[in-house]
Amino acid sequence: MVSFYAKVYEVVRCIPTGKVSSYGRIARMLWAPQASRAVGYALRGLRHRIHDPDYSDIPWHRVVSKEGIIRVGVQGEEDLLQVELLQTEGVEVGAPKYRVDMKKHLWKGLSPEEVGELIEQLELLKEAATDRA
DNA sequence: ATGTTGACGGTTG
DNA sequence: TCAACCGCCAACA
Repeated sequence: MVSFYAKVYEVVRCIPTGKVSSYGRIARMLWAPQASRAVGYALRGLRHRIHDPDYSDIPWHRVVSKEGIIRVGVQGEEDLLQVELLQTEGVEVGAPKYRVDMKKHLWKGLSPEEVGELIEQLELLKEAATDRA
């Protein structure tokens, strides 16, 4: 089985520049409507892997809360990296609550069929990898 | 097997 | 709008 995190990463890769999605929407696309929290957990480590070719192409910063609020200040100290990355892409972020206008930037998302194809490709890749081993 | 850990989300006051 | 509370879930030890 392909891990839940791997599926999350594939969907996030599909978010176009200038658009954002939410943890809950990603979870629903993956037929796990209650797993929004797990989606966030899957994404949290990516910011430290910008030099890892396997993960550096995942636009983790394009995922925010349902209301468009960006989480800054992990571990006490304020971290505005996500805000800066979004602004670079032309997404305006309101202060002081660091909020994105979801009316304007929300990504439509993938259809169930598209998600199905995505997962299928992942399964094939994994199969090929295990065969090689 | 079991408990812990949260980039969440819905509800309530 | 805001915050406190609570239920969920996948990964990891």
